[in-house]
Amino acid sequence: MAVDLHTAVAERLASVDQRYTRGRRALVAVLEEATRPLTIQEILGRDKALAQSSAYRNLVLLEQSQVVHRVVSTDEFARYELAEHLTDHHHHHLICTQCGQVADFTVSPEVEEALGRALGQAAEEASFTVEDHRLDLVGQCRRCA
Amino acid sequence: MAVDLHTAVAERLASVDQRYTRGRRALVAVLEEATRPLTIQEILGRDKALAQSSAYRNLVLLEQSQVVHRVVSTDEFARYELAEHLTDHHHHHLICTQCGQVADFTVSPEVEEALGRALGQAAEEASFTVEDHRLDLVGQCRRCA
DNA sequence: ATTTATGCAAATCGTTTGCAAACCT
DNA sequence: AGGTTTGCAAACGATTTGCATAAAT
Repeated sequence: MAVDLHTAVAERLASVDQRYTRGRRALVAVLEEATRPLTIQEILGRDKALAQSSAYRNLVLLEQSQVVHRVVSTDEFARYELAEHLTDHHHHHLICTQCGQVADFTVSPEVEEALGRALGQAAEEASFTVEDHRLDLVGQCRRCA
Repeated sequence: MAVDLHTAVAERLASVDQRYTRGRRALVAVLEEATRPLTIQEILGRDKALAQSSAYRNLVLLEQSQVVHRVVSTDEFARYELAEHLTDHHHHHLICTQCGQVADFTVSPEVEEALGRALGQAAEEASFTVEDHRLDLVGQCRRCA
């Protein structure tokens, strides 16, 4: 959590000449409450004032502005969460192949560091510019197992 | 490569009471030639005898039979590759956010091992049954950077 | 011979888009 | 006022499905 999430988001949007409108604020508020990445339908269900088309449009814009992060699961639904630099919570995902639900988990700083070194080297060898890494576990959640 | 890929696939399909038909053989042959995960359109383009609907149906079946593996990128296209137990080639993916293309890379056995331990522990804490892990780098490929 | 797979065309469904009205500055 | 955003409804497009025919065992 930044000192104030909405202030941080407003600043980021302003820096790319985008307004922080009511609808965008509402999306950020819903994601702030969530403890895991949410599908569009879940987001719409949590704030009935949100129009579907505007939600889609604004999530694209918020993703481009690096305010939110789109998480790809194994099902057909896109999921969104707040970008890590806004939550100070580096984490990974447990992705259930049965229900598609995504939960968060973390690994120790030592493993993260070793991983970062290994990935940096691999990327360099492939002339690949890394923006992010995905370390996800795919399997079955407690309820589906 | 197993001694013979097609024999291994046929055995696996037989074990789940599925036939190894011409169309399924053709899909496996296309993926055998590929050096990276292919989209359905790429697969269809490489063997003009493949019908789209049958390719979709058979890829679902081959995925359920663990013959192929579906790779999720950041774009809207599903990608497929042969399952690792058929190729003996454990690897990860470089996913380009610009063009969606997916390339393969590997990390050292030491890192893999450390990773495996850390992931196993995290999964246990969350009562999550791991089937697979995804360690992907997301960014820009050489051509798009 | 009977069950299963194929391929065409139509349907499905998450997502995107056109456009007129509402909003912001 | 001038440019943006919104929300409805229609369009889009990757994937799925119904059904009659062909293939496999």
